[in-house]
Amino acid sequence: MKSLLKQKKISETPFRLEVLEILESSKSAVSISFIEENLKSYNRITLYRTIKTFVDKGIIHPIAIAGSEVNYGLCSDSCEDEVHSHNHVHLKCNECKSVFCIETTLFPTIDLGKHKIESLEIQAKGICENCRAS
Amino acid sequence: MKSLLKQKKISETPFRLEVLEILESSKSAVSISFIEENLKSYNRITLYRTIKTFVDKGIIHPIAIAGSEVNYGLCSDSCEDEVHSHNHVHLKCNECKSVFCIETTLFPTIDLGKHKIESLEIQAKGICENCRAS
DNA sequence: GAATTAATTGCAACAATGTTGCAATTAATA
DNA sequence: TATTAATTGCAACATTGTTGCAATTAATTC
Repeated sequence: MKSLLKQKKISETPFRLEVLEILESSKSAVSISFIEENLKSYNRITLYRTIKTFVDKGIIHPIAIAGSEVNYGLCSDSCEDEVHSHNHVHLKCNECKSVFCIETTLFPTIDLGKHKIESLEIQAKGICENCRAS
Repeated sequence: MKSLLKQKKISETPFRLEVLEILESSKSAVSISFIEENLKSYNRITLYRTIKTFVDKGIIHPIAIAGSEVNYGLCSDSCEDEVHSHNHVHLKCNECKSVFCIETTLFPTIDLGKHKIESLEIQAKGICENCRAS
């Protein structure tokens, strides 16, 4: 079983593995500043380049929500290089502020008349499972 | 009939009126850089403050789409101060790169299990009516 | 309509975020 | 293990967004 980085045909470096580790161990999507805070030794420039490479290779995808930093979540298998497929919902919790990628089986279709739709992304705001329980 | 700015209880200044004019004359949502380019005399600092005021007062709402600048669109009547209601779709045209707010009558509901949803926003990418026609 | 009050503007200075060229280093390949 | 190709990190810069404060302008009161 090849490692994710080798699968994606990019060099396996300690820095990239550490970033990946942070992404994998977080249940929610994470911001660049979160990654910075959790890196042992961090270099801003290398981090920006790492994020860019990961996005380009389909390892992570950016989630933009107005008023929040951009967050990055690991892509599911359906994402290929540079073509991110997003048949899931992004939920931002109004309480803990975390952003989650949630798979849904039933993805709605909408009609925009004469406009042609090529992809859809749903952004929800609300209270996440965790925060509701506590 | 009170002007929009007076309705929203903020001072009517030439600068604000000019920004409003740009927003109203554009069919799509616009970015800060677009506004800058179209202002006769522009001051970055004042523009940032104007945008912030307009968002806070429910005159415009920000639209964040990953990989694009944030765009601002005029709010419909359903937006109140600081509480933007978004039962419309944001469409980014892959060709002309414009971002449109489109009202839809049929707004879908989705089920996120144990997560509680408080608001939904749909972001579509595709080809807008104009670009399809030409 | 002039005087007062309150809000807005713009400068200077700064803070945060993101980018590029290039030499040194490290990983992959032969 | 030697070679090649990719990655890293420094220095320097570019862009984007923010804050305090004095001057100006708009709204309000008389």
